[in-house]
Amino acid sequence: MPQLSGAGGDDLGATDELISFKDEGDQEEKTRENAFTEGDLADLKSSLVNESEIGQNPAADPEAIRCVQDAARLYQQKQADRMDDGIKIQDSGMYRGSAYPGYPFLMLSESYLPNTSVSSLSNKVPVVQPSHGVHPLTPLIPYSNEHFSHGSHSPHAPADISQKQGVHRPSQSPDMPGFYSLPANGVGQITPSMGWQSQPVYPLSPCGFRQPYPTALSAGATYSRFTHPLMLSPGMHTTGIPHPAIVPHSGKQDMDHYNRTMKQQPEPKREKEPKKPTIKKPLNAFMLYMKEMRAKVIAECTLKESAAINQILGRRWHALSREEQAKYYELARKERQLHMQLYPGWSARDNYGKKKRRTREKQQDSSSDPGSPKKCRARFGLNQQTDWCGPCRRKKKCIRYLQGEGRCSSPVSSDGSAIDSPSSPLDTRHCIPPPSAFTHSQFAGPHDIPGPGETHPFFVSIHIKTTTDSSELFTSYSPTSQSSGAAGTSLLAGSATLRGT
DNA sequence: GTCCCTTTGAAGCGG
DNA sequence: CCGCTTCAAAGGGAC
Repeated sequence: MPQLSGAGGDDLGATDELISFKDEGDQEEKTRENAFTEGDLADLKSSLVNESEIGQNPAADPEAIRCVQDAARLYQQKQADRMDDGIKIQDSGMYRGSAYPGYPFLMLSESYLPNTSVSSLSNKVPVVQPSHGVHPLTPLIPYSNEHFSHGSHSPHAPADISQKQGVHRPSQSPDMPGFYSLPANGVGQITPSMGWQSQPVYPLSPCGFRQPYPTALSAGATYSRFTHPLMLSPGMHTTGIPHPAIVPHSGKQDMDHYNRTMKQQPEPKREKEPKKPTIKKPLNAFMLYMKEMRAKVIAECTLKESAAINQILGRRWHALSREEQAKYYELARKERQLHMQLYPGWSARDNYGKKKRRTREKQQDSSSDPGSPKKCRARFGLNQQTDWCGPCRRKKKCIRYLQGEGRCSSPVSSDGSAIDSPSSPLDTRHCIPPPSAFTHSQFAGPHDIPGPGETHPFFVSIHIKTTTDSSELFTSYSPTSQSSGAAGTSLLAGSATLRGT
């Protein structure tokens, strides 16, 4: 895994890695992959997109089309999941050729492309949390360690507001340009650069993208998340800048964790007892990306459900170039670094239990849950130590298996040989039984189709039946090499005979 | 009002 | 070290 350049020596960013399957040289595969995924736009967009809101011909708007296609994929996936296997859905026109063969990889908007107005780090990445009225160049600006950085003072003691506002502190961390404003000691002042306030952060989209984010802080602005309850009004720090990592106590959250770093601090005298804050986890790269792009996707796709939006964003995330992702990884690394400096005693464990996740309960309920790789390997009689079960390679649950039988049918052993492997890459014995209308969208997720360079130590054939006739398309991934237990991936076949009507 | 969904990445924990 | 869990954001939807 390549490490980000410039991150050397920064152990905080040691875990920042670019996704392997973003390797170069994949455009051809991507294009081929997309060749059979785009024709469904016309039929599905109406069910997913309020065209009136798009307000223009989507064919002339790559952004809108990409969004529609994203949404179409989601729609198809959900539809297919709901369909009974025996039901055949007519998909006339579903696979007609597209005028956008590059989707999604070749249909990146200017936002994703280099050398554009929003491609540079200074222009794009910083707009990660403007919706909360924080620095549009970085969410880190609101971070302030003033409450714990003054000599012998308790590290979280509130500071004198009057002494902090508007004070320019030229000292900056060499690692954090401008807006990070950390002194060399690493625990210095975070001084917001005020120049950003007038910067238009979110350019209007071609489809009438509304401007959901304020471009300047206003006196009456409210900040739902970035608040510092120890001082000032909710949402405001001693500097008057909202704090990104601290949120007021919601009442339902367990605040015991917070005492570890904040309890001993004298409460500022206020008429009303301030709610204890929650120090949030620093956002990771993807979260930063989502924060920036969510509004854009919402505007383009006219979707509102975050779950669907997040799916789109997840795919777009994987469609980003290595360089584009690197920007967010780098920003996330800085965010973690600053967060650690500001809250040295904080641990992610502090927030455990706040979200009452019922995952464990769910797992207990489904005692036969085959979702874990261990269980899935056991199911197929694989060696727990050496064998992979492809779909379970996913970090979390074996969602492929959970979604239905047959999707864990092509495991391979650690030596790269498929267990009960097909005789040829196009052998469909192990093809996942196609549902009635098995579409590419079902396997278009980041965990389904590997990008170039991503190693998939399992064989999987994707059988896409496009029509009732013999128009079928096979795409096969097969391990081609074996190194350190991970098989290489190559697109062995990708062809389609598509009905033109 | 609370929780779920859905995504990726980071971190913590247990074996 | 590996696998698993939880949380981070977001907001509509379900209950």
